[in-house]
Amino acid sequence: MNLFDDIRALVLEALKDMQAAGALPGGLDMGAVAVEPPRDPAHGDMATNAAMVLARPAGLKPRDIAEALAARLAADPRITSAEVAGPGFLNLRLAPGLWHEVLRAALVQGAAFGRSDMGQGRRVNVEYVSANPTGPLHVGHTRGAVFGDALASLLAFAGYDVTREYYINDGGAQVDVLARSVYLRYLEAHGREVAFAEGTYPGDYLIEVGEALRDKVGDAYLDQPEEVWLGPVRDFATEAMMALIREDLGLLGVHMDHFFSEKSLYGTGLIERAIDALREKGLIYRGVLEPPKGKMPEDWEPREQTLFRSTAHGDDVDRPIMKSDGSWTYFAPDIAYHYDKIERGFDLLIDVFGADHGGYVKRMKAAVSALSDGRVPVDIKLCQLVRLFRNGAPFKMSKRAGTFITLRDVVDEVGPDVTRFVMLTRKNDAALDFDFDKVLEQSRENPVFYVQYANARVNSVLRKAREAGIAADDAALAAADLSILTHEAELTLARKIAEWPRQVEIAARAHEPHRVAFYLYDLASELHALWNRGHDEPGLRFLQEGDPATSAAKIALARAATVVICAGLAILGVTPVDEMR
RNA sequence: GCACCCAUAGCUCAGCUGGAUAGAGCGUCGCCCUCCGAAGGCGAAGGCCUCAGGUUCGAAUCCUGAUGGGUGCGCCA
Repeated sequence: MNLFDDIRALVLEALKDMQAAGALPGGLDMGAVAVEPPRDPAHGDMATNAAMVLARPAGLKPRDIAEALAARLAADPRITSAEVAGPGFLNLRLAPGLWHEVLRAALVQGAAFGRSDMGQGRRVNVEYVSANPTGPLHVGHTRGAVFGDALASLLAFAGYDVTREYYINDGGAQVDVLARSVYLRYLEAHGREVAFAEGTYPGDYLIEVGEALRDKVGDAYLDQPEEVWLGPVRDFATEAMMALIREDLGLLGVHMDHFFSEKSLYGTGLIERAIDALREKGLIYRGVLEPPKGKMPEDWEPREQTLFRSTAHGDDVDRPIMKSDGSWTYFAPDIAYHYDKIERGFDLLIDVFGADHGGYVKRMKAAVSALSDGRVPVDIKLCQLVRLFRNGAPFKMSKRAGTFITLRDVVDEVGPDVTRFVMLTRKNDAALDFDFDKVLEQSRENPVFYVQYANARVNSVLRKAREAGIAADDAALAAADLSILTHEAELTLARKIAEWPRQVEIAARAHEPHRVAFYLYDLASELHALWNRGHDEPGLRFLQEGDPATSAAKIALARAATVVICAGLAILGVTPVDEMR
């Protein structure tokens, strides 16, 4: 249940009554009428801006509308007070019973509490990671992986039909480089001396791939020209790299629904078909691009190319889709890939890119806009850099110095849960500082710990309750008489819990999973605050010795908080811990 | 030169897509553990939301411009 929606419906009903009674003109757009928690809790439980947004179209004074609305709302048993404030806000106080209903709903619905039908089952494709299959995933990929995965979960929770997808860049020159590098390792596995020239991948992770290749084909490729082995070695190596990447993702708990191969677009007419679709719209032409001003490439010379008129869809310059030698640029298969997504019937596309792909956003949006005639929105989320720290001191990654940090390094050291949570404690378009020591600290400044600790504390209460003979399963707690929860400190926590369904929608609408992480921290804060007050005021402790009825109600409140914490952590892909060690 | 992102307390960052007196953690200062829930708690100080205009009942939020920082800019993906 979403209490804010319920109250908004109540407000809209009252407004409609006012229209029927002639107190408000008809035909008003109610879309801007919002019901929100007031910034200052002293103002009440909820506030609506209805009078202010309707004043102008209705040709009335905000305060007059607010007064009339207040009078009607105050008549409802759910509203205990309705006061006009400031420029025309209407502050509402709700009957305590409503908060109790929210707690009960959380206990009854469990992990489903807060689910929304906002997405209406619309199909959304979330493409993320999509790292080149040339090596293990590093920290930058890790952030994209966590972000995309949490966003996908968030949208699913908000009622979308979500597909998680990975685009394998296995069609370009970089996989030839990979193949040659693996070939060198293959020679090495046969005891040959090799040198890794400029433009090959010297990473150790290819040693075993070379050995595996030797085990598979024996000496068949020794002293053979490239034409013989390049194709098969490329396939073999790409497959090995994708296996490695899947394994890396698995360490983080990331599982894709679909891997889409760039290579599958070549030689199948799919690229040509996508380009033809653009050509039919008059968006493909031969032309010469201007050199970028102020940063002239040294070897620049004017050259006629096949171009996509992306400027017709908001880009700054038209983009080449074909190289001067007649082969496709990387952009062409990407267009075809997105065309494929459109044809698969998705209502919304989301691409998660690294910050270094920022310059790619406009042309991709232009392509999708052109191919779908503007019908399919595409949101491209850029994840900014991750800066690594140890003991507060930054350190640079360097392949040569052996300080290159992979996803596996991070997960091995701090675990998947901490990795995921920390990566989501910053919005995607801000740089993220990741300190290996701080993320493991057990203190209030570490949100991971703080949230987990809240859950652990409640679990400890539940254990003690059971020892004391109190039925503490969710069903029993939901059946408890919650009306004794009237203390302001308790209602404050209940209010925070009631915000969950609303926060889900806000985060899902903005495509911003970090909001969930911040909300969970706030929620944990409220729980800890109540717990701490119990230190000085025994009446606020969850367990009331010799009073099972009161205990059950208070435990129900605490448990409802962790129901939400667990639901939120599930969206972030973090496993709740029941006990701190 | 152009495009995109960022700019909020001393520091690190939130800020519900335009709402009321802008919040949190850290740091600082002041109180609180013989014991009953302290891997802490309570409270205080701390702000020209980078700057200048504009939009309107109302702007940290939207628009324009400026300044400072980051990223990228045809035949790499």
